[in-house]
Amino acid sequence: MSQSRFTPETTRLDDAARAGWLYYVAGNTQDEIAKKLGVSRQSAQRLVSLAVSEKLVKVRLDHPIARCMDLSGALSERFGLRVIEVVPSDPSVPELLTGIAIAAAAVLEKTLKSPEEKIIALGTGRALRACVEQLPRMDCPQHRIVSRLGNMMSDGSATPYNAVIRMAERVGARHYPYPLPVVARDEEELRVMHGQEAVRHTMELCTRADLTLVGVGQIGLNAPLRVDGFMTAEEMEALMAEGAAGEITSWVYDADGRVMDCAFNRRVASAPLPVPGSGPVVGLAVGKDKAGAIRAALHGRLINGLITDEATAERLLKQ
Amino acid sequence: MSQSRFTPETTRLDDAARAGWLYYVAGNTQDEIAKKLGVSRQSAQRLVSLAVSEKLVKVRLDHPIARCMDLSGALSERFGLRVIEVVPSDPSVPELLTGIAIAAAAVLEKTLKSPEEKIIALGTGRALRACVEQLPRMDCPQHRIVSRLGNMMSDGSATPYNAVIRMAERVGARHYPYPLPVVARDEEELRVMHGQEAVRHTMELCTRADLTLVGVGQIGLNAPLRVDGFMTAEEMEALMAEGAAGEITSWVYDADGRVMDCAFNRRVASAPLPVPGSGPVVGLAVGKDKAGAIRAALHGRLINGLITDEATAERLLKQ
DNA sequence: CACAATCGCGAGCATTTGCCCATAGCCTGA
DNA sequence: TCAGGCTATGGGCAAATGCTCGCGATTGTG
Repeated sequence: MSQSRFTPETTRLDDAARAGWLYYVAGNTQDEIAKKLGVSRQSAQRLVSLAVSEKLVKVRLDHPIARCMDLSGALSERFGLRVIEVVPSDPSVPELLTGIAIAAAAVLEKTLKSPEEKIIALGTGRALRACVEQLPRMDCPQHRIVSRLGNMMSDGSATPYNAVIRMAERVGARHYPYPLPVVARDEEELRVMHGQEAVRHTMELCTRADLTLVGVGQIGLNAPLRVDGFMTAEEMEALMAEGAAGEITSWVYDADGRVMDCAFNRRVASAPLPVPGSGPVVGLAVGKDKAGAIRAALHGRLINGLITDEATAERLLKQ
Repeated sequence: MSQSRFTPETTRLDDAARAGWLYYVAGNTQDEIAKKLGVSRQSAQRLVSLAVSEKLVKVRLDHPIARCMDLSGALSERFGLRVIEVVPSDPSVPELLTGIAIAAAAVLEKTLKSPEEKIIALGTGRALRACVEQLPRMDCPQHRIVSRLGNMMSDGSATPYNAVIRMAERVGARHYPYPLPVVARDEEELRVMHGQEAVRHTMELCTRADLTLVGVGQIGLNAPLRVDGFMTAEEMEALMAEGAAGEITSWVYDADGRVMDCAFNRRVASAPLPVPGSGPVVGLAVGKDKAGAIRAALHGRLINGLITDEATAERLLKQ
């Protein structure tokens, strides 16, 4: 049964998949798996945990937990949402992304299963990245996946949260990265960038997206924009003073969900936020700090769909 | 949306789902779950295992295991299949249905996700039943699910392997059970049965199915037909002597996959086997005993798709 | 109202699992 | 060819898990 294949990597993941299968699907103990694959118990354990850490095993929970359904209903009614998912929270790890990542992957999967061509536009960020990791491998050459913003720092280095490339390679779709930094150095540079044919085309695709999935960033000293180095602490403080409430694909908006007219936004290179009326625009966010940003975005109808967790949903509804 | 609250069953499953989520998705230990849900460690353990046994947690393995892919390719080429899935085997539990059930559920799900109306025709049997249990809850009122055969014994009692009703309630589709026994008492009774308007309509739906999923039964003393009491040991032996090789929705066929002209078949009430050219007809079967039956069915093109496991696939290819 | 059957609960214990560590094989580069 | 480092392996152990048993509560029944 245990065959030695040639490329060590493939064989190893193959064995990991097999071990994971025997463990999770067939319900063997690791001892039994070890015997069946002809390795030691410890190796079997390593294979199983490799299968988990490589995300070969995907766990999905199939029960409408009443509390989550109630919260979904309330949010949907209050903000008129086209897509809404509320997943359980783990009170001790309030920022856990796995849950919303799985839910978001399910939303993506639904669109990907369509036989007709669909355009899917993505933002960036940890949540988006986690979501893409939850997608199964598929073969969907009919779709196009397009990034709404660049993933470069202004010095040309890449941020690690690039979702588009990873997603495209997982599902086998054509993809359109956004070949620009996140923010331009100044308005002049931005004009030049936006003049490029490729950029225009990518932006145009974004406006036609059948599904848009974006992270929602808060404003503050722990904000992604600040932590990932797109903004200095001083700029951030200035924005806070001007009443900034949140940020989507780097576009900073106020508590009413209006994109602000500020120095920073004038340098943002991302595609303009989509107008309501086209495909669903789904925000992906959990966390205490993000409630204000999410509420503002919903309020201003910058997003018309939301994937979040119980704790955040409760916070959104409270006032 | 939230159905009858405060029924202990709902609450209990709800808690089980939550516990399962905290365990499998959030990665808590059962001790932590116990604290968070305010129950004892043992209760938490029970909730988690309830979530598993009630099939609330679905595990999916997302890696193309090389050996399975090789076998799929070989089978597909040899028999010209429209659908083929080979899942790993557990050598010590060769008849384990979970694996093919998951794979078959994925095939069904793909069809169910279509926004256009689809007709799905099902057989019966343990494998079909296990498959349906693996389906997630969905809301697909656009589809129709139709049974290709009755699930009644001739005395009117029901067999427990009814897949259609269960599936329809899980996915919220219209369904058409087959309101007849599996076999009629005699040809005259059969004529009367088939004269009924409802039966005609159901059979007509079967011929238009976009996807047909059936179990493949072997012939022999352990055959489903025999074990489930549709045939006496003597009838079975007579069929074996006449060269019967297998059975699909109770239609008995020979080693070349030709439906036999025999006394038993003249009493079978099931919808006639679909002709090639319409939607895929997928057989679902594992087990040493079934290899002959599967090979004959593939050979005679009674089915043009197959979901099986490694061990069975190997046996099918070994001349 | 009393009794019996059933169910859920927690204690205790055997099994299983995860992880650290020492070791042995293997590759790299001089 | 050999030293040095790196990775995979299996032993051992502590933590986590699953299971059985006896108890008490709850429900159904005569």
